[in-house]
Amino acid sequence: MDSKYCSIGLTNETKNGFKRKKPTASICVKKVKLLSDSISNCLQNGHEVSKNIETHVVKKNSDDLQEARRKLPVFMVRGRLLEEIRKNNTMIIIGETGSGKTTQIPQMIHEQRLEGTGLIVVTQPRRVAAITIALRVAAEMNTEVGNIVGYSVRFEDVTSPRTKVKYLTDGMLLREAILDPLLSKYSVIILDEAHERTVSTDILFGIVKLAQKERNEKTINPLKVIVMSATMDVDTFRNYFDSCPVIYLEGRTHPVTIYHSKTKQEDYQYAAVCTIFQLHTTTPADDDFLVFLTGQEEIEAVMYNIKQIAKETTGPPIRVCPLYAGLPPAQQMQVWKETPPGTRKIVLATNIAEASVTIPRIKCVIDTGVVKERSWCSATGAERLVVRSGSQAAGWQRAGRAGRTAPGAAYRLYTAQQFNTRPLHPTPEILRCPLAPTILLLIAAGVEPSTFPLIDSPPRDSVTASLTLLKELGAIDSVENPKLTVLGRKMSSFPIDPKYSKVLLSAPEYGCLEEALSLVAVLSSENIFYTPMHKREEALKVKRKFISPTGDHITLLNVFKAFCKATLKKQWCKENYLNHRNLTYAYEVRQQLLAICQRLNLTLSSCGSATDQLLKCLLSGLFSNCAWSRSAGVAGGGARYVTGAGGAASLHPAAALHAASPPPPALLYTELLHTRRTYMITVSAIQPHWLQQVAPDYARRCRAYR
DNA sequence: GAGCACTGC
Repeated sequence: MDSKYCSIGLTNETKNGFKRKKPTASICVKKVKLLSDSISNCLQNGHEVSKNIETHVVKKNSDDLQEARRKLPVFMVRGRLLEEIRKNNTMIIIGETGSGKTTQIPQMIHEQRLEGTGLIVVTQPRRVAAITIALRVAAEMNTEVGNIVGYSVRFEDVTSPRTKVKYLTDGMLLREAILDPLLSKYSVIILDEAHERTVSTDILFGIVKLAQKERNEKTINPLKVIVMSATMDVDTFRNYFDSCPVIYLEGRTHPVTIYHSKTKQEDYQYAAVCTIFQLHTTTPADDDFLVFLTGQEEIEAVMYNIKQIAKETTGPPIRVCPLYAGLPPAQQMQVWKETPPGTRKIVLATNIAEASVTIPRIKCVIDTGVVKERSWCSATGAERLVVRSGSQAAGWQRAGRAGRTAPGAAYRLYTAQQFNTRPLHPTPEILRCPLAPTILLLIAAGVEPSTFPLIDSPPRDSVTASLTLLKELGAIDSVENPKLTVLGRKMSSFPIDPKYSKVLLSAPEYGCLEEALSLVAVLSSENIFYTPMHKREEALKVKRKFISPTGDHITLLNVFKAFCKATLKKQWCKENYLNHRNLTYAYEVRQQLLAICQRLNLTLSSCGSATDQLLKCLLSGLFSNCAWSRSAGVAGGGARYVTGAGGAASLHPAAALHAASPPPPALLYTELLHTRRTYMITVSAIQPHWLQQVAPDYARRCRAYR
């Protein structure tokens, strides 16, 4: 280990925090019961459950909790750790799973009152984590959540004037930074799970760095910054934070033995099925398997294969559980149900099982080594979904899922040599996503985008494309030296894509704010339709009653309106093949957006059945998402279109207008997705001359393509 | 006539 790093904790070979040493050696991953059983359940089941167990947790006898605390590795090095925190204003703490860093370090700081008159905040990339960790810490401190310990996530702020330790999502702290870029309420900011490199944490790194500097210069209360992470690219982080000290904490996990494929696998799905059955016949029936695959379709295919082969194979009975984010909650729950003794559980999961949820009792991980990744092309505005090789970090993370409860094994369906040539870390999200929302946020927080310190800077073209869009939306006054306009300031107060906040701010002009709020809420949420493979025909038949001849946007509005009117919503959703969770979420988003509109004194109005008004209003934000027909006379799905950026695109077969004949001359789409072809998703027909009326500047720029 | 990995405000 490099001598410039100090180390705290027990000594052994995993001290330096990297588990990438020997490809076939066992790695040290282990589980400390950070959370009581009820809380772990709620981690898995999501937020709804966490509310229900709150009382139970707070009342739990705190003796057990104190006992568990004292056993955590971080507790044993408490004195030295506090000394380092006292001495340094910025530091990096590398703590492996089970070190107790997230729950204990904020408490230790508070016990010593190192935060002074300010607050200690801890960011998390996921809301469920922010909530459950706050509950846990409140229980350990023998207080109710919302008192000394609180949390703040979207739609829910459980804090009070007495709160000194606050857990929140990184996105939430970022929104706070717009109103107060110096984050002056806080004296200690802990950025946890930094290795995940979400756009929000990457931006927060820069925000806290600038805040720290400015607070120093103005001699207002100093800011301590602690960056916490599991294994990560320490040198990159350390360079970024001006060579600050790095401290390593021991983790406590069970060893996981890694096996690599001896030869390259041509077909990882096939290899996965083979490996499953090889292990099935050679391992005890009570050992559960976790298989990492890329998506729903693949999971369904492998599940089918397993069931077919299982019929002709001897061996213990098998229960196969699919797990991906789009699966209805009730089916997701199957994963946590215990199987009868002598039955093997095989979980087929996407990346959701890599960090977001934890499945207990997994003994064997089968890692196909591939991930499905979304990326964005600034030139065409299209997003791409590609299956590609994962990083080494992802490989270790996946393997670690086998060592949560007991020693385990991980089978990699790629060679050790293939593993070693993979990138150490995944591409940070900020290099893969549209930048307009982030750039608007930065400008609103008073930051100069061109000099803002980022660990990884996106390509210049990408930044320029986003600045150009913001200029055309009217959010900033120039691309070269961007300053927020009055409209831009208003746009930045909405927690949504600036294209959509422009739609809401234009809505009073078109007399359709009621409808715009509903539509934007739905567009800002996940898919509201639930189409199970085996009942597709029926689902499509039921959908027909909502379909509008103008296209998908008004169809979505019709569904949302009907949902609001329905009395037994859950039942109604089931009957209509709709996703209750996502519709409820959209409903909550609408409430939040409405409150912001009221604060901005926007006139609430309805366009009734004059849906043209709503579509024109939508065009005021989505003008760059137009496409024009290039195939007069060709019927329906065969129609070819060309987008504003000049690329060819087709209507997605799931679009309401897919079969329209003749094909509409002009379209407005929500998303451009490149898979086998470039498809427009969520599409409505518009009048070609609307663009000239609604967004004349853009229309001029784009005329060449028409 | 195809299919959407995962978070978050």
